[in-house]
Amino acid sequence: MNAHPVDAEPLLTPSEVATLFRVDPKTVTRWAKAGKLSSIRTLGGHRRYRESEVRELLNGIPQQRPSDG
Amino acid sequence: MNAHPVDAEPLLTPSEVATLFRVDPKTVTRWAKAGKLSSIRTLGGHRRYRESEVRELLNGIPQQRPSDG
DNA sequence: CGAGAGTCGGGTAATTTGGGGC
DNA sequence: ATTGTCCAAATTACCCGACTCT
Repeated sequence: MNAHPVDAEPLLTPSEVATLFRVDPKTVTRWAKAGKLSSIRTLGGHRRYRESEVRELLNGIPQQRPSDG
Repeated sequence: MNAHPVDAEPLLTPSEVATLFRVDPKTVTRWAKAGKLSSIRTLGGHRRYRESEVRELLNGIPQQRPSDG
């Protein structure tokens, strides 16, 4: 039962981010610890990552245009 | 389980690509530097290659090969 | 509460990086 | 011009036990 129209940003789990980068979930944790990636923590201490943040990192630059010189 | 619909592209490690081409990982890195192969970098600086990209190169270019000569 | 999967944290081996020389 | 190999440093992957999440 979760239906609250609040500004909830799409979050990803360490495993999800790890799959996107083809690395281990542990490595993603290292990035968060290194401050290379923004991390949101659950009340239990687990980390969660912003999908938009990861997307930008994957592409290097989010604003990529096809007709860009 | 997590239910996060994220479309992740199959990525390969330098070692995997090197094995497919029967060359050294170092050589694969040279190809990436030469722009002959697209590369995605992890936050740590390591490179990841697209499986589809490598497959195309291995097959010559086409993505599918219904018949082999 | 009970059960399964995922994540955390620490430590060590393997892999990858970048440059130089043949 | 391209590939394989050497050196040192950095990053990543795997192992174990305990906790958290659904």
